[in-house]
Amino acid sequence: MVAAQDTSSRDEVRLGIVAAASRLLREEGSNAVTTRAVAQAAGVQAPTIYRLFGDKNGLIDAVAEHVMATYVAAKSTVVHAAAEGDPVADLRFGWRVHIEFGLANPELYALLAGRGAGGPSPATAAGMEVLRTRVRRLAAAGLLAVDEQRALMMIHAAGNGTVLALLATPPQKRDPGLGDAMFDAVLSSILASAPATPDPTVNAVAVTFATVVPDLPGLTDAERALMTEWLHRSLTSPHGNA
Amino acid sequence: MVAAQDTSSRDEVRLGIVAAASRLLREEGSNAVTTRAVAQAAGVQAPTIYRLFGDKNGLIDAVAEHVMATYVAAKSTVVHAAAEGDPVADLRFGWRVHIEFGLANPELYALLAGRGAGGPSPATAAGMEVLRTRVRRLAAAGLLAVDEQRALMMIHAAGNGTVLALLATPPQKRDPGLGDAMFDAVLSSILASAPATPDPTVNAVAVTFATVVPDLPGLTDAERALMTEWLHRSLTSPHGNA
DNA sequence: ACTCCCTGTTATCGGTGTTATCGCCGGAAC
DNA sequence: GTTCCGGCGATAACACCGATAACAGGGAGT
Repeated sequence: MVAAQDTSSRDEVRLGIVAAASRLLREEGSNAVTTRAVAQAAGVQAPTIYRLFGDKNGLIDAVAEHVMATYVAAKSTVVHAAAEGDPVADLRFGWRVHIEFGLANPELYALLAGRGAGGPSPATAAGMEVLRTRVRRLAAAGLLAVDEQRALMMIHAAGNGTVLALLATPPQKRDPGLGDAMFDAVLSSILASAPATPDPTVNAVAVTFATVVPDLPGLTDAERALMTEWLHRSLTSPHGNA
Repeated sequence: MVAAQDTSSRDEVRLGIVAAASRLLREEGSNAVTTRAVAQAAGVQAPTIYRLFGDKNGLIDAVAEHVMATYVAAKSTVVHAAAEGDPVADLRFGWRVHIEFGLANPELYALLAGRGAGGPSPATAAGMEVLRTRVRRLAAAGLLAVDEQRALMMIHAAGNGTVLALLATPPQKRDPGLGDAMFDAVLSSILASAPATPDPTVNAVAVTFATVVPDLPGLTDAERALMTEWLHRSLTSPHGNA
């Protein structure tokens, strides 16, 4: 057993491997993350990875934990004041951080979400755990209208699906309000007191009208296109209520 | 060029390969679906797969289309009466079929959902298309309170996330009501309480829309004014009736 | 000094997606 | 009828990949 330089050297090379792997994953895609490429990028031999992480799964688990930890650290230092707000605001904050993280690390998120079997990754389990505590606070405050477990699963499913849907869309065509819309949808079905959904008649009329714009007579194609664009912008505007 | 037996033989061996691959995928897991294993199971040589499908991605695309087609065929023959119900019931029916399909084909679903890049598979695109038509019917009936595109994405994200959340849970611990709860959550955020326009003709919708143009958010006054002017012109155009 | 245990290094195994190459056969064209 | 050619079956091969065995060296602990 080494005494003084042990942890230093071990953790140093370990962190180097994780950093190299995460950089490779972010810049070259998930297909480029191979044991040989990571070993070469980190300046170590291939079997070292197996000595330190046991498995390639262990490697990507370590990468996920590292990237996620640095991300939430950067986020929490900026806005750590939100730690002791009301439970609903905390939940919304966590939701937004989750979606931002997914959009900021597409390959890693796809890698974690695409795990068919073998259980969730440690990083995913950790995320679920912090979500569980937030939902528990909601339940303790008497704000939940449904089972705590169901609320947890609904938020998780909605968040995961939202990130995947956004990632599957080209960045220019993404709906910036989709995340908040999904959160409001789940929240209003979860919470006991409905947060006063705005009067939807104006939006409903606009949406219905959008479907008949192509059939409007007496307009040029350019006018119809412009009208459709304006309608879309108005309906997806963050102030989408009166 | 072969004339008579061409399509017969080609499609026969093609279907055999697809059937073998789908059986292998369902019974042995996605890791067992390898070109050599599929070729041996189908009684053909490995390069035949590349001659018929071009790529392994092409193979799994064909498998997805085949499995999905047989599934929806089996479902639609049993309950094809639901084809011409009200739009909301149709949407709910499609939602349930989607979730049932995902739970009935876990490996295939994980394979399709786990695609990070390269765009969605043809089968996924087809599913999105049928969902789009259903959402469009909702919008045309004046039942949507949000943008049609946003409604589409919300339903898609919620459905995908729900299936993935259920698949990640051991079958004994799954919440049987999660699917319906998620659907109700999204639906109540999507739907307008009552049809916005009782008369679905183009002119009626346009007239109703003209009354709410001043309340549209996210637009400039000039855009609102131009829209009002175009509406007036369209409604007074000689072709203004259908 | 001796013995471990860890590390670095090389070589290797089994497997995967993919492609090249070589006969071969059967319809097409003259 | 003969020749040609395009696709097909089959084998082998290529370039990787994850994972591991085997062995040399060197510092730590006794």
